[in-house]
Amino acid sequence: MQPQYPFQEIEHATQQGWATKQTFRAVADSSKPKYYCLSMFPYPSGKLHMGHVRNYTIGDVLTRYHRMKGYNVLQPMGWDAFGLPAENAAIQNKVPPAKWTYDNIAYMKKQLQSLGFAIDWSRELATCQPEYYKWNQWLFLRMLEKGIAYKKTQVVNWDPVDQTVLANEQVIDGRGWRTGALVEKREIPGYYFNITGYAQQLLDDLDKLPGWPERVKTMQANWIGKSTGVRFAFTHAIQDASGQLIDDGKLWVFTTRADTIMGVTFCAVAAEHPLATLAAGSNPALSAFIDKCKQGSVMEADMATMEKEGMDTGLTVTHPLTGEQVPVWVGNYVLMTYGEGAVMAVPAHDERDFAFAKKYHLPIKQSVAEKGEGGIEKGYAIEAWQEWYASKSGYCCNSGKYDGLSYEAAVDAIAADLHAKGLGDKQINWRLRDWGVSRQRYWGCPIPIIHCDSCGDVPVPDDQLPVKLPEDCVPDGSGNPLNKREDFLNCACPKCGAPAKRETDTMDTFVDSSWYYARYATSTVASGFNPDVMVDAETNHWMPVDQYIGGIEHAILHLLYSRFWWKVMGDVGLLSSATPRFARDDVCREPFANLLTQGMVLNHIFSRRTDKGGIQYYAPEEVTLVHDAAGKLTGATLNADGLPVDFQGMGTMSKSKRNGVDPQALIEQYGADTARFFMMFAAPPEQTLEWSDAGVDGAHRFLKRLWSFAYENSEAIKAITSRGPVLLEINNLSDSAKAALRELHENLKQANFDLERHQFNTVGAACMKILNILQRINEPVLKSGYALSIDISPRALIWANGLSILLRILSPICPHITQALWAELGYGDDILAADWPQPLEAALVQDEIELVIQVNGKLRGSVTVARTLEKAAIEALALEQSCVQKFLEDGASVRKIIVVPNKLINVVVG
RNA sequence: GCCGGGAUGGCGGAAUCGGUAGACGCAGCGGACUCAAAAUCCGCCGCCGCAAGGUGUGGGGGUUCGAGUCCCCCUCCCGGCACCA
Repeated sequence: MQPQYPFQEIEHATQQGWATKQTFRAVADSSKPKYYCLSMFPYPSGKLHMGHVRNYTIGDVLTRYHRMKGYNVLQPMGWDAFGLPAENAAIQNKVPPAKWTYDNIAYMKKQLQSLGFAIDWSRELATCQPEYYKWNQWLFLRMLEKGIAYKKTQVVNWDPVDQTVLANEQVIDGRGWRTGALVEKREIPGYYFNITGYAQQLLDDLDKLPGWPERVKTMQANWIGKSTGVRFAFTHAIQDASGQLIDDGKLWVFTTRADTIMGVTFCAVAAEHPLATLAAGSNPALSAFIDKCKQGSVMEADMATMEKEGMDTGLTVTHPLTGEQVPVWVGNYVLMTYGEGAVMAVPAHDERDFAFAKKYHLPIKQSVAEKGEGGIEKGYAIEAWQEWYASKSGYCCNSGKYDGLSYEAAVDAIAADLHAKGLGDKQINWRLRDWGVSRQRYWGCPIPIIHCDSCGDVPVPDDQLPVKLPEDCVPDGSGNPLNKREDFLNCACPKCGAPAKRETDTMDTFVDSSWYYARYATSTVASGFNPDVMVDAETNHWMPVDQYIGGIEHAILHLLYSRFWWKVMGDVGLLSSATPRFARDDVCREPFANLLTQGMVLNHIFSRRTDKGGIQYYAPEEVTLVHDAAGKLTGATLNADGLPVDFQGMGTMSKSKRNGVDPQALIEQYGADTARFFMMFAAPPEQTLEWSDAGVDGAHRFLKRLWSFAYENSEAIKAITSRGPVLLEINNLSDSAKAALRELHENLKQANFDLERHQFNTVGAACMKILNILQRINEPVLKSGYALSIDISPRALIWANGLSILLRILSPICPHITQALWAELGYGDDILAADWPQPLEAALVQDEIELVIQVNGKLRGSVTVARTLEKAAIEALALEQSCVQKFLEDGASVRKIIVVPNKLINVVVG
């Protein structure tokens, strides 16, 4: 054994040992409870960053902990390999996305392996492999057959200069990131998944997930957003150029506030609405306004924060209940693709409509009143918006026959009247929209459709799957290179055999990540996963995932899409045919039983605007920070030119913002165990973490201290471990030794509690405390007059016991050093095979307890009493204390004494 | 803007059910060892104060014998907002 902590040597040797013995190969074993632990797979961006280290260490700690507790564990890993950054890299470096991606995977895999994760690498997958995405295509076709997938128009960001569709990320202040051109909203056809058809299930099943954080379930429920409202029509006789009634003379709208219908003073329609198009034909100003509305991004955050603008069409429609003529406006905040593309406006009771009406001097008509203090009706003034104007707790006013009705009663009555006229009905509305999956990009899974002039859109037959993506294209920013690939494009129509063209859109990468967890669990053959089916009986053994771990940023989209996809897999019969368990009604059809949402690892973001209006990001190590007088960070200068850069605040580590911190230097300088310990010790897993390497030294120092302690006492400890189990005779221990042993086991108890609640930072603290205790133990540890019958150091008995606990509870976090010491000190060959330690109840018993004394809730002293002392005696004892008597001198009397058992006494005087 | 979360010493954080605020570390300061440095070890360390004591968990209010913890209002920060993944 070496005196210095040889981390490189032991980490290499330990990892070698695991690889040779295939220690982490997951083999289904029904004799044990199974534990499928899954961390969200990474996008292969190039290098790992600290967020990955955090995520995967959390997963590894849980995997190893459960393995030692006797579970049959599976921890796989793979690559979310399709996506935009590969295309961006291609534009920049002229490297094909496939090569870039596979190179990154190779490098990042090495990094992951050097961290010593207990991963079954035989189940590795990458979503860009045809063997994987074949099943995306296969299920897409099943969804098409069942009507779950369908085609309609979508709105995209269009760069008029590059003639290409932009991702939201590529739109900066309404302009294209490369060209600086004003982005336009453009309508193009695309495929959708009918996730709204599953909205009720997705909402209901949240209740079947007790192992999910409440906040994630709340976010999902709000996102799904079930509301009951009324869909109704304003009537009109407006005709298009050919004399046809537009939309059969009905302007449909949806509202959750039908009770305010008598307060409608105008309607607003989207720029693309037929009524807007018609009015623009004879109104150049309106036509120009509509063109302006079509500029800007399609992001909801932009829509919500932009200035609300509108213009009168000059058209009017008829209010279905009052018969009044209501003007129709075009509003830049109304989107054609959401709802009906038109809304009723009630400025008196909707904040957005109120602001709009004030701006354009439209009438504001109060139709709901509310009573305030003393039952007096609150006054309505149009000067300024008041919070209560939008309240649903009032009653109708200025609404004719509906006056006095509550929200619910008014909605019911109004819906009934609209129904009677054939102009409307109650309708359940979801905030959730159908999932648009078409992407006009190259580096993704091809959508398996063939376009034939005579047969239309024809699905690719199953036996022609997968539709393989050519891997040698190099995107240049001017659209999808597949459109220029004749060998990909040209094919025969599967129906009529005539020459036809392949669909060149690829799937949203959220499709890839919606089922990878199931593929990992599928049985493997020598060449990889079962090539004949999407999932099979082995999936039945491992699913659902027992613990899913990933960033909180995935709380809504990825998790919702995965839940949806898993339900669809069930509904197309995949799970019930392959896996009888899922055919049962009592099985919760949810893919992730327990969810741990890891907090983001943040770092500084620095950027500069480019001359074309784009953004260039700079890594934190490329800049020098500038602080104001108070020490607050205000900006930075670029080291290369000394000129200022913008400080954009703290944000998630990402390749695109260039603020990721590569763990490589840390691993090389301190070792994997230090990196892992440091990340776990820094904060509890769910908490956001601002990156700082302050404290790495402390983590490393602890491991060095552990190693030296073991080295210095190895002979004494081996003398004990070589004898097999030796009983600790607690009654023979000296008081100080007994106290040390008690502290030891209290820390073990706390560590077990903390592991169960996933608070790994305090598990690390417990390990440090245990080492501190062991180092503090001094002779004598036996009561005077007692001796051990065997020839060993009595002190070493406690060391051996304490160290065996410390090594085991530390091993999930630091698996290398603990394995090395476990074997070296003679505890056993493999720490993973050791039993998980449990505290010794006898060691925890405490005869005397310190009680805190408070006077009026303030700490004034303490007394030490026998654990069994009666409450009355405790009260009497407390009153005797000088720290209490002091407060009774001026004739004040004791009003109350509160005794909290084993904790404190509060004497209330006055 | 909307939805969700967060704020505790110079820093990361602890405090499990409303009961001793600051565990365990980092940084800092003092000391030992050393020719010296590193490493290591020992001690101190919220703020004000010589002390007694006072004060203190983003800010303001409330409930309670007692509030970091519960309630109301506000500020700032982070995540998401459907084509970043």
